[in-house]
Amino acid sequence: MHFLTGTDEHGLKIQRAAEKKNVDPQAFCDEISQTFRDLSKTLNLSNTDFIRTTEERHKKTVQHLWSELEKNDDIYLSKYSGWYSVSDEAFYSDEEITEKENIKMATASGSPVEWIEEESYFFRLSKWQDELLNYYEKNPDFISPKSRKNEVVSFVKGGLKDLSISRKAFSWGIKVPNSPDHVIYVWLDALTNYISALNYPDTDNTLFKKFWPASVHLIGKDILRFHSVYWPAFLMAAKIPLPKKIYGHGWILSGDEKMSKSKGNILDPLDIIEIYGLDPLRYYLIKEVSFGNDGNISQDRLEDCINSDLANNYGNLCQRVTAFAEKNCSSSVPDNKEFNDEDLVMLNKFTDNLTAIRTEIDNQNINYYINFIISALFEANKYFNDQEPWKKKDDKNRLNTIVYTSLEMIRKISFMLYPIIPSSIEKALKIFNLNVDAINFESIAKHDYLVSGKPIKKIDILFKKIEKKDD
RNA sequence: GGCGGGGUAGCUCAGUCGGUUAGAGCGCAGGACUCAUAAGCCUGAGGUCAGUGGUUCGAUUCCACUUCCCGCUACCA
Repeated sequence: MHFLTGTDEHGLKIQRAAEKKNVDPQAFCDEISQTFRDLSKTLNLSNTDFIRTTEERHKKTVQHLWSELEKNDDIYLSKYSGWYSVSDEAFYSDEEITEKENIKMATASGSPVEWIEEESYFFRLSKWQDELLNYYEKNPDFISPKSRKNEVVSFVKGGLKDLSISRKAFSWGIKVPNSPDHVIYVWLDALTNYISALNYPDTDNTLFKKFWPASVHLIGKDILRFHSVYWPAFLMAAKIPLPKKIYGHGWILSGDEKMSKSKGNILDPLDIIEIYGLDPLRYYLIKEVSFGNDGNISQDRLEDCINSDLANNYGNLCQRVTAFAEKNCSSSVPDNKEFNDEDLVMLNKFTDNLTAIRTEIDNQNINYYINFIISALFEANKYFNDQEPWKKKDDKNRLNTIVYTSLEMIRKISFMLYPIIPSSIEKALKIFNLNVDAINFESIAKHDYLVSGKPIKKIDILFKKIEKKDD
């Protein structure tokens, strides 16, 4: 797996912001980019690389890509005039402009625009219209989720104009090869990060060979068009294979009300993490947000999630089984010799669904994944309840099997939860004296992963319950 | 204005290629138990599946219209 993220550091917006603070743009970007790299640590992301568009490796790739497009006659020099919004990084036509109190602004975004008239290179986007439509049709999952595909298709069907891909009005960006007074357009620059991180144009290197075409570009829905229209067109023009899928995810909203600390509907992830911890937040987002749609976050629902799912269902299951094993199985993994049908129903749930789980996760159906885990948790708790091992003290074999089965359930569930709540699972695995390196997906199909006789450790409470305020 | 998505239990959402009593989680009420973070388990209350009309033996599911929300897009100007 190669999980790439990074920062786009291009453009007039940044140049001006840096000037305003009276710092060098590069220094300014260093600082901003660092906050994102810090954030990726704070959120415990597992990205394998972090690319910045100001890095040399990136610049070289972008300039090479430009040359390829030029070589294939997809770039021509012309002149552009129009209203430009710095903050939107977009041009607008006369019709898209409103004037208010002598200030001209884009009707759609309300951001101020300025008249720009300059020489510009253009990309022959119009030329790729049919091929794009054709590609969408042949690859129905290319634009996901499906609900967003139509709007892209209808946009392309509406007709594509050639795209201005260079600017002369500012200097903070990657220079056009052999035309250093031009700076390369932001989206041609930024999107290229996907292949610059894989060392394109060196297509024979291991990274590129192994990870291109990428299996998915996971992006916010607001930049879907750039990823599903412009980027594929650039790639087609440069004769580079297209990524397999563009997935536009939704946004996290804070209920109907605006964020306000006094109202208690805080939205800043850092605040939430400080109050509740990182893993509960990660869990909440995965569970409560219907992936692909916008989702709401509320403190109340987050607290419910922590208490019900994490503390009561998962945390308490770990506690009750390990505490029982400590008292009745001399703190070690008991023998598992005699599974009966009830035990096997539990354990086979994972075996039987391994393929389905993989398929769904490959389709970004995260909600299926989490729902599977939750139902397994319910069943595991019910199983332990119904089997009443505390009444089986005169039937040691049966008691042992119940405990073994329950431990295996905890183990399987924990393995599956690892991508969602990694640091909590790291703690949970101490029950079995395992570390996260032991986690492998295939083993959730096994029934005898835990070795009889190995020690079982009772662990600290994984998730403390939140005392809810009455209202 | 056009295109697309959506309006299902108090809340967040599944689902129905048309078919007997519409599902889950949370929340709420009651019960039995006690290994456990007063957790877990069982039972229950709660829905005219946005509205109207149509097709059909039968529609929440198909069609039309209406209404509300969201996204994209266009225009009036």
